[in-house]
Amino acid sequence: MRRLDISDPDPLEELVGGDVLQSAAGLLGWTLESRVGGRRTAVTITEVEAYAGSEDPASHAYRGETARNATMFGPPGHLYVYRSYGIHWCMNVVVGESGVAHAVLLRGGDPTDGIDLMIGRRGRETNLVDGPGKLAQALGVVGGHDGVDLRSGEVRLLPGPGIGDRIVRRTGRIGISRAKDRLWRFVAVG
DNA sequence: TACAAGATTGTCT
DNA sequence: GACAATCTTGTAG
Repeated sequence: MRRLDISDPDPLEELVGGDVLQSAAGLLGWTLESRVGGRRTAVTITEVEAYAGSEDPASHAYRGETARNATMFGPPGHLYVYRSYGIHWCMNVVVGESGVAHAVLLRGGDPTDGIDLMIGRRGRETNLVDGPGKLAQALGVVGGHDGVDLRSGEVRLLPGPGIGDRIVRRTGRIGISRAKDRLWRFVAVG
């Protein structure tokens, strides 16, 4: 007799299915892989921030759904890409249940693959992925990647090497003016 | 219709 | 440490 195989659940499903703070902390140490243009680049995620939709004055989704943030209101496990300051692209992982618009901003990582390609895209050899706009640029992520499925799309999340013996530091979020008191930024340091 | 602010970054002083 | 680049969104008139 056959049964549905649930003994090996999708680890991404588990990661993005629950609380936004747990998802944010849990994303540290995962591998973010891009195959834009048929060439592979990858980083290990080391810095993220949580944004909690309608409960969070600092979230793009605080005032409800718009054309820009529609992806956040969709199912978890997808990529929300937005334009920052009219210049840069930034990436979020949609988490939680559909409709709640919870998301985790990917702010930085450690380059692991395709470093030469990242250098080419960034036009410099240092500070390749130490900021949300830089991370998107290094991986070749643009507005057209808004909404891609992180299990099967050009950009994917894979269980990574983890953060080793580094410590997770919790701080206030960067660059916002509202809800600064929430310690929703998670960084792997050490 | 106009305008200010924004989940940023690179350059210049 | 200060500031320009650049455009979408929200709010005011």
